[in-house]
Amino acid sequence: MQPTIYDVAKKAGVSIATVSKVINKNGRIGKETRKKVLKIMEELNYQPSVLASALTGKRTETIGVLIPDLTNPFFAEITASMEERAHERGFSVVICSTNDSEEKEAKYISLLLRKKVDGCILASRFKQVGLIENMVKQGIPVALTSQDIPSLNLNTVSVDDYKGGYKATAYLGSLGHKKIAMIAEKNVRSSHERIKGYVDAMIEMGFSVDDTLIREVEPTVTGGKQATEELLSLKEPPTAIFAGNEILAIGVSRAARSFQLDIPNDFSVIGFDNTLLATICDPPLTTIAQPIEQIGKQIVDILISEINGELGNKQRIMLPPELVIRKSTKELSGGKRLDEG
Amino acid sequence: MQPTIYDVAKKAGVSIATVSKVINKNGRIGKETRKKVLKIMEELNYQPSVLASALTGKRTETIGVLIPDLTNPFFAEITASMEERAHERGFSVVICSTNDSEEKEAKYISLLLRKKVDGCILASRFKQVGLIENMVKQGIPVALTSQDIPSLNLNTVSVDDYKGGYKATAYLGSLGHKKIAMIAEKNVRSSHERIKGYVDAMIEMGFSVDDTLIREVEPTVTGGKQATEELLSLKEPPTAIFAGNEILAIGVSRAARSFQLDIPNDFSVIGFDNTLLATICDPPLTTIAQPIEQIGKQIVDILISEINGELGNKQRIMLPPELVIRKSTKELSGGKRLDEG
DNA sequence: AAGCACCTTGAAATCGTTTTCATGTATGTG
DNA sequence: CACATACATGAAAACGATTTCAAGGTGCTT
Repeated sequence: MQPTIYDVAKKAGVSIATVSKVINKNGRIGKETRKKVLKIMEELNYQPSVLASALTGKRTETIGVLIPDLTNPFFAEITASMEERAHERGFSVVICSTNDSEEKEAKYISLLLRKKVDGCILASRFKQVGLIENMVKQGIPVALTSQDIPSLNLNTVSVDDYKGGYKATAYLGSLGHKKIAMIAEKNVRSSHERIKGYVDAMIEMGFSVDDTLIREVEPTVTGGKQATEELLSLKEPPTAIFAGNEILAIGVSRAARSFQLDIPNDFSVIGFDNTLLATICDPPLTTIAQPIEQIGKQIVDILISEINGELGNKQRIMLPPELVIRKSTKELSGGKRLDEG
Repeated sequence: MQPTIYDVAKKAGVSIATVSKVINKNGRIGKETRKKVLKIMEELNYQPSVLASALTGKRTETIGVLIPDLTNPFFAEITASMEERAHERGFSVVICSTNDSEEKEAKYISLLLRKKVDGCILASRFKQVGLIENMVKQGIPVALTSQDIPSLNLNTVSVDDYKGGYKATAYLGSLGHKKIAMIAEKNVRSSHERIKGYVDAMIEMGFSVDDTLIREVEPTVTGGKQATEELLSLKEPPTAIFAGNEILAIGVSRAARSFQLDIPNDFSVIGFDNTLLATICDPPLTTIAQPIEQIGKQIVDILISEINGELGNKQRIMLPPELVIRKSTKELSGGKRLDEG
């Protein structure tokens, strides 16, 4: 087995208290003693047990991260960013994929409490507000990302979804599109904000907001594809679609292709997130970029600040989304479609 | 703070030993007492501390997973599968992204030891064999996936890379391609196996194996693109490329497009892995599929068996790859290119 | 030489569990 | 009724650290 503090103490001929002080650089320890202890620790390749140390009231140096689904590139990328930052700051990350199941949310929260994580990051789509309140009551720091729960006073870092929705729609409008549809993810707060941005932009540009042009679906390629097929089958189909994320946008592309529509010449699509997918699909997606890496780093930093008790007030940070123009959007030309002037 | 076993014991009017026995269902406890203790635990919402429990010799119920890069869909998908299975079996997962840095490998291994994880899964590309030997010596179970280190006697689950390479190449051959190139990831064992499979298939089909047709590059889109551009600039360029993974394959597509070659009509590409990317890029990739989900589940199961001491001999499992035909490969037609008969 | 302050060190309590072993009580037997 | 036998329970040690506080040693002052 691994050596313990007792092994070090014995071999160095000192007490475990002394060794502990050397490890933690506190208390006053003579130069000679310190040197000797350090040497022995080196020799034995001694690694203090985080368990024992945490039991006495210190950190576990672990944070829990709850995300809906790691196979979604958006969450994979944000998780990667959080993981990197956490390790830079001396914390490890326990990943829990909830798959949007409320049962799992509850199970994982309880698991993380039993493991005494120092704090938790809840990424988008967390459903049970009561569970969060519970953690907060127990005094464990919680931070939210990509979702804001206004009723709770929590540290939050997210992108400005409203503005993103607005920007996407306004951009399509600026290209001459008037009949613009939106396909959004179902039952997600951030999605609602994006829709609001879409609606406001439409109104501001003087276009009619037609409920049949707003679809809320499961966030899958098929979901996006089916919704698009329905939209394209309308009497007056849209000339552009704003997809609430890139998985959906890919579904849109698929559907357009099956309708023999060329993107971007016959039809425009804009996505949201700017993950690997946007660059990889064909044509590369014009999209509203979230500063994914920055979100991940910042949420970790804030959580750790709170863990350290350095934070006075809760922070709610909203980062600006950015339009990234690629090849899936184009000016509306009178082309294949008939449009009212 | 959270209630401890002492709180439960006091409120139930019993000793902590009794409570402990109720929790762990061992020892003999009277029916009445058990019921009372359970009720109190419920009332206080008591959750035993994994820390304290682990300190006495029990599990931490945690396994460490080292992967190179979470933003790579292959690793994201395999991690998701491992995470899911681990949780099903009562273990949490600590993710460590090494980014192929030897320094990080060492740092994370030491970190995981300090945290007393019950076992470790090392995914592909782990470089420092010495570190692994060290863990094994310390008695902590280690399992490898997507890489086999023959010199070490370890539990391993991976795909048969040789066979995959062979299949990919043979399939291209069966389509009439003779000048087939391969672009592989640099410095990775599994990559070497795929190359061997490629070489053997070429020889078996009676084609010349030309070293200039085999490229080893960084596993990035750019890496794949540049290599392809070089290959396409040869006097006698290949008519098909076998890409060692899908990121590379996407690079190949990009390069082909920039050479005005239509895939699959003018040029065929086959990938390896069968991640989300293969279905999402354009055209959808013909690829050699790894049973990613199965690999993830199986490696976790094996590791847990070893943790439980249920495993007699180490297991080396090699799963068969499968050809998935999509739209990026096609029979060689005399078309745009000149080919020797 | 005694008194004092200042360092350095270690003994012991603590954290929240598990586990062993002894003790106490109820039951059954002759 | 005395005694063996189960069974239920709890006291205490152990796990590997941290932390407090008392004690011992050193050198300085007077």
